[in-house]
Amino acid sequence: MKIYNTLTRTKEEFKPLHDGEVNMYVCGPTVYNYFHIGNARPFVVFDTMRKYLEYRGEKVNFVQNFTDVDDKIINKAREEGVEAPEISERYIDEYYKDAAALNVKKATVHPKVSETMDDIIKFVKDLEDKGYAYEVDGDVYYSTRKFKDYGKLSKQNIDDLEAGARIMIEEKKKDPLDFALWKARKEPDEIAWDSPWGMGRPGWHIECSAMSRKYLGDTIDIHAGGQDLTFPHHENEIAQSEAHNGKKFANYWMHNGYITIDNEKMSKSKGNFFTVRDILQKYSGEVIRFFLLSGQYRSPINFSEELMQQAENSLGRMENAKQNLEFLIEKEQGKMTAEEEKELDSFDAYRQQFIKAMDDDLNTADAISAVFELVTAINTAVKDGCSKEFAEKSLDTLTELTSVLGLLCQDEGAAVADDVQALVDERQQARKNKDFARADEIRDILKERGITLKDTPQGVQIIKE
RNA sequence: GGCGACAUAGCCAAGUGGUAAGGCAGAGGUCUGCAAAACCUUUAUCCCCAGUUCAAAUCUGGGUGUCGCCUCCA
Repeated sequence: MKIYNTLTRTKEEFKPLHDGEVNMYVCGPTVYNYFHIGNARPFVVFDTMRKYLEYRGEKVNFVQNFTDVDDKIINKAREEGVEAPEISERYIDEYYKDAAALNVKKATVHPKVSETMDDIIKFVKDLEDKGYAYEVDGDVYYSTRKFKDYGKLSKQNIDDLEAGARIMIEEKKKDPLDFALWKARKEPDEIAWDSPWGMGRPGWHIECSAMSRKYLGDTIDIHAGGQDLTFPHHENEIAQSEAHNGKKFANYWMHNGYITIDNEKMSKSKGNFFTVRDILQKYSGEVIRFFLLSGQYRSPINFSEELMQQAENSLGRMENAKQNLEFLIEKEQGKMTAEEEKELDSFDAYRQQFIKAMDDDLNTADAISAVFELVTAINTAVKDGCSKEFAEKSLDTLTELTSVLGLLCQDEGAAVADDVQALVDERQQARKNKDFARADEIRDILKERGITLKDTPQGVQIIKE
């Protein structure tokens, strides 16, 4: 598989450090609110990366942190008059709910800053001892200029950065580009931990360096996140970790593009964001997921009502195919004919097309088109009925691919209610008697309850929304 | 000022040298009591200019436009 590596700005053949095992770290959310569709993109994209690697037989150690110590959390807690941990715990719970709706699997480990404090403090202390950090009044800063490779990820050099820097004068820092590793407590009510520099809390960048190292070691295979984290967050992580560990931090850096609104970046600071929680009022998590995977992950994608509608309709085509197969499995009998076996073999071409697309830097847009071609092939093959076995095998092939994308995973399941079945039976009788007015009336009644009836050669197909 | 991304049909979106995938929407048709779903048919010369080449959406140069990072942000 090839991965576009931000470090080299090229697609590179992906080779994990250890055969058959991939260590992957993805920057997680700061938990002070529901996450928005822009936050959702890396969750979904890198979850898909993980699923694909697992599909290829890799064991994936997937770490995604929760930043549960942060100014925004402290501010929100003050607003609500509660303790900071109450806020972070609440939104961690909410994260899991929305992530589940999006079919995002839980990480191997979801470390929290508050639970990694000893490691973080040790990390900062080590950097200070090595001469990469200095303390001023209980704050600890990283000496950016001490790290000779600073800028290698974002391809910036320190002097250019400084020349264009719109920085606030922070007199404590020796250099404007130095950044905080540890922040002294400012207000007595602020959440804080004891440290060699007094009561305080960690800076943002150090968390990821410490948590990544704790769970995945000095050098990891893939470090991922949104494009806006490239600088300064990831650049600073490299500076911290490589100075500290004396080894390369991550071999591959993956960055997803933004979600835009009217072609402008969606962000919490601009206020032009939509939370996943809100979007779920109108669209299913799978529709949102489909939308997020409908373009290559590095390209920006625009979010709009129209595009969500398109995503819903598109995914509907896949869902119909699945439902039709399930219906055929229920109604049809028997083993595959020789022709069907041949047909089934031909589906492998779509599987290969899918793999080829995913191998090319996770080209989910292209992979989805392979799935659609498979859908058309299946629909055509079963158009006039088929054996039960063929329907089963076809469904297996379809879900093999869609489950890698995290689509068509949610089963509505639930049995048909008795009263619904009674109406369906009544309608069938009405149709026999050519009482089409009553038949259509019943179909409308059920439609209002979210139940669609399709009359097929195999009988009535009952579909719930 | 430094660094970077993008520009393909009404909409979304693949495609890095050999003559434009896929989806949505639209139109026509088949099937159906009518629907639904499905199937078939149908809709583009790829922002502009110049160049390289037998051959370019794909490479080079120059424009134009849009967006992003350099400040918390996925």
